[in-house]
Amino acid sequence: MEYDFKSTEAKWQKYWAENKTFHAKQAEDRPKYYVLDMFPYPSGAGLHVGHPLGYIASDIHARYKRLKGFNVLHPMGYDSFGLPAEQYAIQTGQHPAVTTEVNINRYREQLDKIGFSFDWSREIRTSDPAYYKWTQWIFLQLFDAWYSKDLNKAVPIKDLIDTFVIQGNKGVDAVCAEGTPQFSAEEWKEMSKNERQDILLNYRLAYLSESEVNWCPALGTVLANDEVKDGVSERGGHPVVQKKMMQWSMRITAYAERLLTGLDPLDWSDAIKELQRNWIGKSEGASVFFGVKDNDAKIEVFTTRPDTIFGVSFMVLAPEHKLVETITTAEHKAEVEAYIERTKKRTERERLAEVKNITGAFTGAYAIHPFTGAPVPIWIGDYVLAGYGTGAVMAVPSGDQRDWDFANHFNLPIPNVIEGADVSESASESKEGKLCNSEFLNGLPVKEAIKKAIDAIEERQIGTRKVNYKLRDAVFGRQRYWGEPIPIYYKNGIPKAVKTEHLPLELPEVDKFLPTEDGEPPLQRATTWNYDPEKGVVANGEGFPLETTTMPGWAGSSWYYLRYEDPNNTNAFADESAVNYWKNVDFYLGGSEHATGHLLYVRFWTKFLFDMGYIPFDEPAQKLVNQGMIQGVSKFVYRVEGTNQFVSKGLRKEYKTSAIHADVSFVNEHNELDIDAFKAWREDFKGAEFILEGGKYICGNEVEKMSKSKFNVVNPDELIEQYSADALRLHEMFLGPIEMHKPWNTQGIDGVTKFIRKLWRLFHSGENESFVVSEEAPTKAELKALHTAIQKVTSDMERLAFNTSVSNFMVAVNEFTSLKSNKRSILEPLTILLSCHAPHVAEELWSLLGHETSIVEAQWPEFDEKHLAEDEFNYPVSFNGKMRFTLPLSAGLSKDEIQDAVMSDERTQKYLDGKTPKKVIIVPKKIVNFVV
RNA sequence: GCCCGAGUGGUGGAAUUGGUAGACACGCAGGACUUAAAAUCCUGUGGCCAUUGUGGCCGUGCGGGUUCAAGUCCCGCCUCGGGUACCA
Repeated sequence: MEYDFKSTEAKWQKYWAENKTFHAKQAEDRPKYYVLDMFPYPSGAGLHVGHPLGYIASDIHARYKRLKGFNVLHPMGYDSFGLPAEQYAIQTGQHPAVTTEVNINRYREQLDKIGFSFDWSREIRTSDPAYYKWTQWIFLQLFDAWYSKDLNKAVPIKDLIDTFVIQGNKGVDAVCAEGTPQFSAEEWKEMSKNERQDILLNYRLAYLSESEVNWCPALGTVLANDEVKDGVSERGGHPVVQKKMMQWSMRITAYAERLLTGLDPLDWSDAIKELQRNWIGKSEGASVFFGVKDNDAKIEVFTTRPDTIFGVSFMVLAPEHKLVETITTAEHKAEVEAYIERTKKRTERERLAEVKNITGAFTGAYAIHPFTGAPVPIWIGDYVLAGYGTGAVMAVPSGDQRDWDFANHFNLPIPNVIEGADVSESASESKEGKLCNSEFLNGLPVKEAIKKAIDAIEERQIGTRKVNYKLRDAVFGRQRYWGEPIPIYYKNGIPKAVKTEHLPLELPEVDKFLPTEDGEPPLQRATTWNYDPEKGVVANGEGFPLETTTMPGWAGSSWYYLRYEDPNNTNAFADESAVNYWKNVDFYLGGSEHATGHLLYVRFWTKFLFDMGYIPFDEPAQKLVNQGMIQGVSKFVYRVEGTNQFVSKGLRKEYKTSAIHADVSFVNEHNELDIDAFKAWREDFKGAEFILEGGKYICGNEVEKMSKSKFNVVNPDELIEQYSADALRLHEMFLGPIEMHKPWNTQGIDGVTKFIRKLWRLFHSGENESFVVSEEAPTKAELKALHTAIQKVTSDMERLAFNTSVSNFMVAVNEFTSLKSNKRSILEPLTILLSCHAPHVAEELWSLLGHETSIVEAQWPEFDEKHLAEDEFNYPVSFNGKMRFTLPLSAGLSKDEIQDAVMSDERTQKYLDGKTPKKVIIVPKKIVNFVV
């Protein structure tokens, strides 16, 4: 009987669903193990073969852990708020909730066919009000919290208010906005309610402030830094400009140090940790104040090289720096203003594109060097960014290349401060060498000089030691419809929290999903978008206006792993017992593109919830694995320019051609084009003519990102239809190591398909291929093959080497086939070994073997070394490191015995050619090497 | 520029601690079975040279080095992929 995968796979998928095989329960008798995939955004295009790669790997791991006796939690859900659904809604008028529902159903259908062990009873959707109620609740916790540097944790805001009443903000060491004023208890008491709220906004972890944002006019929305690529929006590629706007932000910078140090113990790849470290961008140095000649203003700069302060020959302010206006002298005013105007017009994209183009303007003002008292000319230049550090630099052209370039361009002096450094052609950025021309720092090596310089700066009270982070607070508001409403209303312009009993604050209905005519967010269109603290949401005209921006995509995904632990709880984001039992994720798998976005935010929220005492751990995932991207192999046809003629690849050099993507489904494994299918594909190819080589049209190849627009998408459904889900699972794993990027190649899928058939035949060696299994005791050879497989596959599973485990299955099945092995004692453990990769066929075989319960209830087979014991070892014999022949010898021989045996072999004598070996290296059970 | 990763047959890849390079597959070639095809099975398959056979030389991006022994370790380059960027 041939293996009928279609009915078998459907049967077991139904069985798993009906028997709730994968429903996780809090069971204290087994250790818990939480396996999580980064949940998908359900796009309209459905899954392509790249998506399941990670899901298959994590599924194998989850199934393995289950067989090893763990109580496994392996959930799945959808990150269902997002821009594509909204864009589609804008174009078609369809409510995003409707298209999202359709897309989710399609995803679910596709996922179900692959046979995953997900606990679907825990499915979540970030756009479900029952879910985002808690996203909003966490937002309010952040709104009602501040960060105490003394306690190094987040604390409820009411503690801060209590302190203000007693002592004002003197002695309060908090992470707060720049320029927060000092006040006493008396002053606090005299403030109006509004003034107090304004002050508190400087401390809240979710706060409203005017900030420079990436405004995208085409999308009518603000984008986060990591959503802007090369000055255009990541999605859609629309231009982005800088604009000041009142925005909700998250004070993630409060957690910069903990986000950095917390990385060390995590079992994440070094690459990802390094990315996060660079993103956080800690630098240590000093903040120094420079006075301004004939002016009361002080210019604060941050420098990592305070030792080079005697090398300062000018200062540069960002054109946006607030002091520029006050210090510019009358005669330079026109020039400076013109320069500022010019900078404003340039988008970030242009500024990026013109790195080599050095520009700036002199303000006419001079700073006073804090040590020498010398006048230092103050310039403005757009290479200094307003948003980083203090927006001003003390320029040390001898020690910083950008300063050097600027000095060189404007003919400013370049004084050297490092002994022996040559600064005539470029700056000397090395931290080696000793200081010179630097008064009290002369003769000191750089590292010591830095210390001494900072001490001197602090002594003279012209600055302080300072740690600076590149990490910026995260903009949290979006001018969009399809996101979580921010649960805030405005009373006299002061933001106030919506009462938790009124959560979820549900998205209102709107007539259109576009911004309003005056550029207000789509929520402004709602007719019911006001709030009364007594009644909840009320019609416009009553109560107070609600916030109209919505949360960004990363809000819902910043805590979703916690919701899976108790997905239907209506009283809390998750019950205490659930978070205490399941804790954080043991194994998290997803793409490395989320390294600095999602993975930083989810760590931030986790630390915050930990600080507030809601969860007993402060990292979301102990182990993180990044799966590689599956690339598509695009196929090209070559059209002769100006004609409708297509020339085969080998002949294209003879013509002037342009390459055009052809759908991969028209091209076979020999790169031959199905001409009829191609002609029928598009109207303009109907009359196409073809110049063939050898009677065939050969296409070109290129590895590119798998994408609809490149016509190289391979759909998993079709492969499952043709080859089976088990074959797809095995094949995707067999392609290579999980973390590597690799081009998709359907050809090899025949190999794993044959393997499944071969496996099936091991169990069906009876007449007419009927099922037959022997109860006889296994032979030594069978046991050896079995235990070799157990040992190798177990190690593969532990190392997540799912590609080599597939090879090892093949080796085992090939071996048992040639041994004609059909013994239960062999086939049962083999079936268990395979069941994580190919669960459908394994379940079927398991039940044929007479088991009444699912194979997931089985135990992973134990490896026993005694079956591997070798009597002989086949020694490779090398001469000067070159392997010449092998010699089987008893495994128990001593070094001397081995040498004697090898020396007496006639081949040894041949290679020695009468010479006496200088040295003989013998490593028992490894190698014999003669040095001649 | 900087940071991370990778480079092995025609292809995907294997070699876990320095110890027989190319496991396992795909593809290809030849053969068996078949009226034929599919399916299945068998044989061969890194390159070059030699050959009845035994064999010889070269070979893991390139150039050096360490070592009895290097795909693996060290130094210097090249190429590709990913990330990131006027970050003071």
